[in-house]
Amino acid sequence: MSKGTDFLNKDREKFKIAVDIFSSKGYHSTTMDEVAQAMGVAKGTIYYHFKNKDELYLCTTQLGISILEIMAREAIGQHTDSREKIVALIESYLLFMHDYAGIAYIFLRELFGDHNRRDFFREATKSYQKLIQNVLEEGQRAGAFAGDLNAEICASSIFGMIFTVAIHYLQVYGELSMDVVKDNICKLIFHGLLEV
Amino acid sequence: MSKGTDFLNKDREKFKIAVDIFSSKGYHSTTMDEVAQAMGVAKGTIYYHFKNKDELYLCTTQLGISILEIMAREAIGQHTDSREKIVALIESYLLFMHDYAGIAYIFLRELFGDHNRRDFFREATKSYQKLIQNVLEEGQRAGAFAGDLNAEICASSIFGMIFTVAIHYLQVYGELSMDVVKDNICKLIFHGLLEV
Amino acid sequence: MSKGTDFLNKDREKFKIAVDIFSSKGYHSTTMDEVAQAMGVAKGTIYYHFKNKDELYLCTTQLGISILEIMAREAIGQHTDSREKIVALIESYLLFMHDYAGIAYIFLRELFGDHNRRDFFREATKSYQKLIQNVLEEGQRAGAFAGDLNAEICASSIFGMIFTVAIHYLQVYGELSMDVVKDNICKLIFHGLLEV
Amino acid sequence: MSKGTDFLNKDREKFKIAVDIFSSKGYHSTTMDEVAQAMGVAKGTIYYHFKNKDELYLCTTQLGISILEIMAREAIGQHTDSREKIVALIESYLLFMHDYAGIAYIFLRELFGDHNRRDFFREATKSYQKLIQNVLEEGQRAGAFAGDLNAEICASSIFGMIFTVAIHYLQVYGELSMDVVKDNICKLIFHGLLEV
DNA sequence: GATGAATGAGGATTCATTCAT
DNA sequence: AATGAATGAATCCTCATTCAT
Repeated sequence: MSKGTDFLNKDREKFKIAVDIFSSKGYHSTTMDEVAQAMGVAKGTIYYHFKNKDELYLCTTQLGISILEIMAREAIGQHTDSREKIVALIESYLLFMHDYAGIAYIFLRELFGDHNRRDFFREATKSYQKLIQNVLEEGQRAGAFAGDLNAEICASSIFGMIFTVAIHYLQVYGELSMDVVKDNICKLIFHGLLEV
Repeated sequence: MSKGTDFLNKDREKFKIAVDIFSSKGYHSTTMDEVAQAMGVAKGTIYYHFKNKDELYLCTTQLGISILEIMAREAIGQHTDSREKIVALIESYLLFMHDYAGIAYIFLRELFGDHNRRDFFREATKSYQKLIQNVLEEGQRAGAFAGDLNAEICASSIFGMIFTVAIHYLQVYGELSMDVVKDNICKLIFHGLLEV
Repeated sequence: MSKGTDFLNKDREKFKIAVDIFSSKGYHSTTMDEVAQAMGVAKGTIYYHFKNKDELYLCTTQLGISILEIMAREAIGQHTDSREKIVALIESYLLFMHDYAGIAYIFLRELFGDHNRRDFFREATKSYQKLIQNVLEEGQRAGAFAGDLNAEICASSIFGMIFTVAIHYLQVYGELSMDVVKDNICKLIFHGLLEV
Repeated sequence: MSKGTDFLNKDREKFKIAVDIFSSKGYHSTTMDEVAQAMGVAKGTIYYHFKNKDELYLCTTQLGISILEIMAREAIGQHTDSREKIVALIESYLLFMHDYAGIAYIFLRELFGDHNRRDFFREATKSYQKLIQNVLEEGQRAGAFAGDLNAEICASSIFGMIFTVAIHYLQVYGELSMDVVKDNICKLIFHGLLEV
């Protein structure tokens, strides 16, 4: 944990401020002056804690992502059944989107972003998709999920599906009616589109 | 169609160059000097055709998006069966991702981007999701798809699913093995995860 | 008479357009594009008639100034009495300000302007001040005007006085009520401030 | 008082440099690079203190104008007799022209300048003309000055007269022989042209 | 630890001018 | 005679970063 992460961890208010600004204005359009002013400190103070703008951005995002990771692991940990684990994962992702929409925006933006920071965010994504993938493979071995599905592709599909729906809802309706969204995603994921 | 769109339409080579640079370096890290040099024209020439950097970016993206729209509509138009339409849509999206990965990157990046251009891209997204949604509702009325599914949520899910998987593949394997991806997505979408 | 002056002389509409734009926006803030568009010709056409922007500006102003010169000489020519000549001069200046306010603005602006074109306008001014000065000296020799006044200083004073008042009126009241202004200026010039 | 005015006030040397450059080259032909170099600071430093070139220009001029205002008020304050006040005003204006010719040039140039800054300078002018006007009206009430003169027109006349003569002298003779100029202007203003 | 004035490299934009048609 | 697309030098302005206090 770097000096900067420490700074943000101790003062969660400043963390939220950083997330807010970066998520609403984007990395480049956010100036260090703005961040400093919003945090109520001098610009020099930020440079005392962070090597440069990039480190501030990365530390901020990293802290946000670690929250998502913890939420997801806790959700899975409370269940033994593969299907229930998937439901819990979906719930935790939606909850995260609800509580930390700013981080989620930053995260997705960078995932599809330019070369500069893509690798960093790709690694983070991989570990979540791997989390889903593990549950899927576990379920396939247990005979719960169709064995002929490619777990990697499905994990990626589910990941993209959830984030996209959640953001669609946030953008269109302003807020996330989680139950409706969750129910529909579960139905689609478990049973597919086709009428039986 | 603005003066700038005209310029890019007549010279598709320049359009591709703009897409390439913007998608690989991002809006802010791309300089007008670079674009001009890559296009083989003077900087002033770009400013003769586009009001500013933003207009160049938007015109470029708009042209790319219109290509996706045409591909999707053509794909749907060749089928009458709802299920086949969905397959065709998936195929056309994957094909687009393959041929115009740059545009796809820009598109997704901005969809989750900051306030400045989000509205513009949100509008574009809505029209595609609507395209999927229409097919879904048609299928539901015809009894092909489960009637209790919320078509809007499912359309958004499918949209996110396809793009995410496609980009995941492009990033992990460098290229898109479309058949494998398509088969798996179709299975997931039509039958769900559960073993019957 | 240069090629450009010819062009403006033949088409007085274009002359007025040039004066309007230059006077309201100033030399630097006026672009050749604007001039061309306002004149209803292509930019190249202007460069066909004028060597460059400076020549266009100078030709335009020169034409305007020659009008003032003609007006002043005609005014003086109609009188033999020195005092009446002064009145006629004042009238003609005010009339010019009224009819060609744009040119007047340009003229004064450049008179106090930067080095670039000052010499050109200073020469023009000198010739008018000289016109006044001649009338003053003539009047002094005839015993009409106080002999101990420095004619050069007085000529300059009268020149500045008239222009300033006229512009003051144009700016404050939107238009020039010439009679009131003329009467007061005449009184002041002929009798001074002091109550007799 | 803005941040920028403060900066110029504390360092009068830099103020003079700004005045010098702007007055000799004009607003548009003066580059920020030149100003920065002449002041011996980096370009960024100027932008740290002034929002943009326009603010630098306006702050510079404003400071200059406030000097003129102070000089004029002090001059008037030392006298009770209306006629002596007028003489003192003329003296103070000529002194200002002598010491701050650069500001005077800028001032007059903008007074007759384009739309952009005219309002700003017009306001400043109004207050000086008002100063003169007040003295004139006071004198008229006291019976010292002719009661049938329009004080507003006369104030404007006197204002324009002084500036024009002063500049005429500066331009023609390179320097201002104040006594000669003052004497002549006083004679003209108080007694008029006519031989009694 | 904290500050904020100063820096200067970097990049967007403007616009007078040219020239092939 | 007239055109207008193309040019690129010139300039304004931004902002991450430094450092003396």
